[in-house]
This record gives sequence, C-alpha cells and structure tokens, in this order.
Amino acid sequence: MRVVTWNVNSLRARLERVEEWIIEAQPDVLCIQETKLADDGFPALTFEALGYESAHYGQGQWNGVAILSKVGIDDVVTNFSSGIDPDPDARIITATCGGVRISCCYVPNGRSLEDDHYTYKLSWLDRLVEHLQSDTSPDADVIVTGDFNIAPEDRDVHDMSKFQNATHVTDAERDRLAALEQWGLTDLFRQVHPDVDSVYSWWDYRGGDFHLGRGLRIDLVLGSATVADRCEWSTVDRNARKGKSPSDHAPVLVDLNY
DNA sequence: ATGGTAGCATCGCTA
Repeated sequence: MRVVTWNVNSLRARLERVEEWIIEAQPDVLCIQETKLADDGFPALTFEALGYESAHYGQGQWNGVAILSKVGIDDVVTNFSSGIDPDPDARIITATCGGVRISCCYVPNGRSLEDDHYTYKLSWLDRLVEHLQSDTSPDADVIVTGDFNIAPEDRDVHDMSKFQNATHVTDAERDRLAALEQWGLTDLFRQVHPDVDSVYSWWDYRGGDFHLGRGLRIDLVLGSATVADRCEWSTVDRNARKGKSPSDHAPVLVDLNY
C-alpha cells in the first residue's frame, strides 16, 4: 500500500498536475493539504474517474484537506475529534483506509515567533495529540501525515543561519513532534533513510530556491509501531516540484507491506 | 538588510 502526502497549494490551480502525478505514481492513498476549496468545489468526480473515493474538508479561500483512497475510506472525521476545542480552520481530516487510521494535517504556519499565529500553531499541535488519544490508539495501525511546518532536525534545513528567531525549527515546535513520537509515532522517511541529510519537501518559490537546493523537510508521514514495522520504502518525489506551475511542496511517499 | 514568487475572494493577505 502506497501512502502519499502532498501540499498542492490550491487544488484548482494544480488539478491537471495532480491528475498526471496520480496516474504516474499510483498512490493507494493520497493525503492533500491546501486545497483552498469549499466542499462544493472539490473535484470528487475527477478523482472517481481515476479510481479513487475521496473525502474533503474545506472552507474556501484558505486551508482545506482531503484524503483520496483506492482501498476504502470509512469513519471520516473532520476537524479534531469531538470533545476537543474545535479548530476554526479546515486543517485536519481523518479516515480509515485499507485498515489504517489516517489523519491528514495542515499544521498552522506560525508566521513569526511574536505572532499569535505561532501560539495557535503550538496549541494546534497539542490538540493533535488529544485528537489521537480520543480517536485511536498507538497500538492500532495509525498514520499521521501532512504539512507539519516543522523541520524535525537541523539537517532537514538548508541553512540554519537563515532560521535564527524563526518558526519551523524552534525547540517548542520540535517538542511537539517529540510528543507525537512519545505517543507512538515514527517519522517513516527518517526510519528508511537514517543517514541521509539535506532531503527537502518544500522550497520557497522565491529566489530560485528549488534550483539552488534551498529547502526544508516539513512534510512528514508518521506511523505507529505496526505501520513502521511494515514500512519498506520512502521517498520525496522532487520531480513533481519541477516544470510548469508546480506546487511549492513535493509529494512524500511511503510504501507499506499491507 | 531586503526582497524575492505564487495564489487568493487581488492593490493586501497568506505562505
């Protein structure tokens, strides 16, 4: 089973490229972030024609998350699990696909360390742990994936000197990733490639950053122990960042022996 | 030190 996360930065602007990529890469489950669509604008029929069931949680102009699946899509939960302080934005959708409980997340950017949005980001990540506690168990087959807007380690950042007093790399943010690991999740790309540095999943559109290799690895696929045991491969498809009208993020794939 | 690009409901915000 191939599970992929991809922040497409507007599904309307990216639909043609997403369709082409799906045909080429044949994911069983594709988790999409930043659809920037309302639910009634989500192209479910386009994905159905490619063999996918889908579930979308959107709000319009900003944010929006979706799960596409060839292996079933059941027990869909939009937003955090009930009982948790709900998020005002459409940033998380959870579903069971092929027996795996999958949460597709678009973690708030944070903007800057002084911004209220940074506090919101940290609180959002705290609530993600509460969501998992309530929704499932670390003993189950669980994947938590998406755009985390956090680089787990310095080697996931092209140039740490550019991230002094910046978001995405702070101890507070990395502590939240540690809390997810503490809950029972493993960064599957890092498990497969323990010694590989400077692999990125996002590059700023500005300044030729992609061409110059200036990126961050902020798109993650986290798996519970049983998923990690069955993880056979992971890669970032940086080819998807090339060419005409790419997203600023590349898809991150994991292949699981399910 | 700044600005660079892309997408949106576009002249200002979000990333």
